[in-house]
Order: sequence, then C-alpha cells, then structure tokens
Amino acid sequence: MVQESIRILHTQGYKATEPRKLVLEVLEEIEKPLSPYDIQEVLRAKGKYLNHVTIYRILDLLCSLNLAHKMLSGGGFVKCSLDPVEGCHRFMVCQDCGAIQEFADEGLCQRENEFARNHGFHTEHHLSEFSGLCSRCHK
Amino acid sequence: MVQESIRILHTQGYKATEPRKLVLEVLEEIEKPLSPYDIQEVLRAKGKYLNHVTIYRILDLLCSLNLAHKMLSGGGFVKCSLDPVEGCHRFMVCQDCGAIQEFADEGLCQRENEFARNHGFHTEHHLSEFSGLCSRCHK
DNA sequence: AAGCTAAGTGCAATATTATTGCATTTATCT
DNA sequence: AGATAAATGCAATAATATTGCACTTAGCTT
Ligand SMILES: [Mn+2]
Ligand SMILES: [Mn+2]
Ligand SMILES: [Zn+2]
Ligand SMILES: [Zn+2]
Repeated sequence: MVQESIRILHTQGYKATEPRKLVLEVLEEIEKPLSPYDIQEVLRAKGKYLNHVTIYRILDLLCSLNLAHKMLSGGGFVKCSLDPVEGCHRFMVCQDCGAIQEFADEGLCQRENEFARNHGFHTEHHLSEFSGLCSRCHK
Repeated sequence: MVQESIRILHTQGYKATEPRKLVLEVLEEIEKPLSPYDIQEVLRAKGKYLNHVTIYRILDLLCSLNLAHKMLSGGGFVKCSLDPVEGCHRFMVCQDCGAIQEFADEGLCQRENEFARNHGFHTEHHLSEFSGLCSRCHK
C-alpha cells in the first residue's frame, strides 16, 4: 500500500511529496522491476514529469527505508510489499511476464544463518531471488 | 582454479586468449567483487592493458558459462569457485573487508523450491547473497 | 613449422546511466 | 497565512555500457 509507505515516510521525518507519491504509485501499479528511466517513461505516458535526478534520489530514500528494493536481475527497482524489514529481502521473479512477488520465510533465515555460522561467517543481511514461472505463466 | 576455467572454455569451443586469462587471474587473485573498470585498473597496475570493451565482453562470456557472477551489492563481478552450476549462485560477502565466499547447500535449494511451489511458483534459478562478517573480520 | 581462418580484440564513436552544486519550489509546523 | 528546512529541477559533468569495423591471434590444417 502506498498509503502505508507514506505513513512511514512521515514517521521517519520525511515529507510525503508529490514526486515521492508518484514513484510509489508507479512501482505499486506495475509490480515489475523498473529502472529510474523506466519510471520516468511510465510517468510521461501519464502526462506527468519528474526529473531523473529526483527519481534517483527518491529510489535511494525508499531503499534506505526498505520500502523499495533493487533487484539483481537487471537492476530494476520494485516496491516492497511486506513490512519493511532491515536486511532480509526475498523475491520471486517470473521470467516470462516479469511479475515479482516478495516473500519471507523465517525458516530460510534460520537455515542460512546456521549454514553461515558453520563456515565462520556472521550473517547480518539476507538477499534471495528466485526466477522461474509464476502461476499464471506456468501453463 | 584458472586452469579449470580455461579447460571449460576449450570444451565449450572458446579460445583461451591472453585477455581472458588475465581477467580470470585478476578475479581469482582479488576475491572481491570488481567492476570492469576495477579490473582494468588492477591490470594497469601490473603493466598490462585491456580495452574496457574487451573486459565487458569477457565478463559476459564468463557469466554465461557460470564461471563468473555479477553480485547484487555494487554490481561487481566475482570468479565462481565451485563447479559451474546453471541457475544456483550463492555468496557470502564480508561487509568489512569485501571478501567473498561462494557456497552451495542442496538443502537450501530444496527448501526454496518447496516454498515457491507452495506459492504457485515454479522455480528455475536461485540466487542468494548474505552480507555480514567473515571469520577474520569477526573479531 | 608455416599458413589458414574463424574467433577475439582494440579503437573510435556513441549511447545510456548516474552524480553534483546550486537556484527555486514545496510540505509541514507555527 | 508565513516561516523554514527539506526536496525538486536544471545544467553540467562523470561514469558506465554498447556498436561497427579494421586488425590480430589461437587453434587447426596441412
Ligand atoms: Mn533474514
Ligand atoms: Mn538450486
Ligand atoms: Zn508470469
Ligand atoms: Zn572480512
């Protein structure tokens, strides 16, 4: 929900500006990884204009608040749909339609932490990304 | 091992050229994510020169053969240290010294596949990246 | 060992993506 | 409504990535 992201911006002392709302709306609507220039393009098609610098800065902010996430595949940005969690971001990406779905799995976190510990590594953050076919594209 | 990567190049019908060997050696030696220009810089310091276009093309090739991997964090490239596996790449990155370590865990794959399946998603590829502290940096 | 040839590299030009400083605008609080 | 710090737009610049083509080279074939 965009509304929820706006609330978080406020509680963190950031303004809920028009450009920020627009970027959040685009990410929420498209549900696919979008580059800063992709976002600019989508907005242009809606008759809106944002300078690319602004979009970069907004994405930086959203990522720092865990409200958005930069994907490995292609480097596009997506809106996080779960409660913002520092240091654990997991997504499934459909290689057919590009749709993304965020997920969380405490068991995975535990297993990963344990695995790392066994190798002398102390884990702070987890990222994972699956690619495959979403239910709609999988026949 | 660089030697092993060269063998794979050959079996796949690619030439083991001097530039390719140099890039492999740099990635193997540094063991940290390096951008194409980072690699060029390391080579320059050794008195070698590769055009950046060449480096881009070599990295593309190595990634397509699963001999190298482009990291999420910063987008740098690393040399894969395990047998090349299509579609499953896992790394730990030390946020202190930048060192990376590749790993594999069949149990993780299974759990991820199962988790995805429960959500109507058919998984083909897995990526994961932990960040934290390696044994040397963790006090 | 020399020659052949497809594959690979370097170069120059161009395109795309990202960053910075500063003047102007805007959201929020009085 | 007015004050003010924060955010945006703009222009310039920097960094990263891609393309076409001429030249070179690795690995084969005599
Ligand atoms: Mn976690
Ligand atoms: Mn796997
Ligand atoms: Zn799909
Ligand atoms: Zn370390």
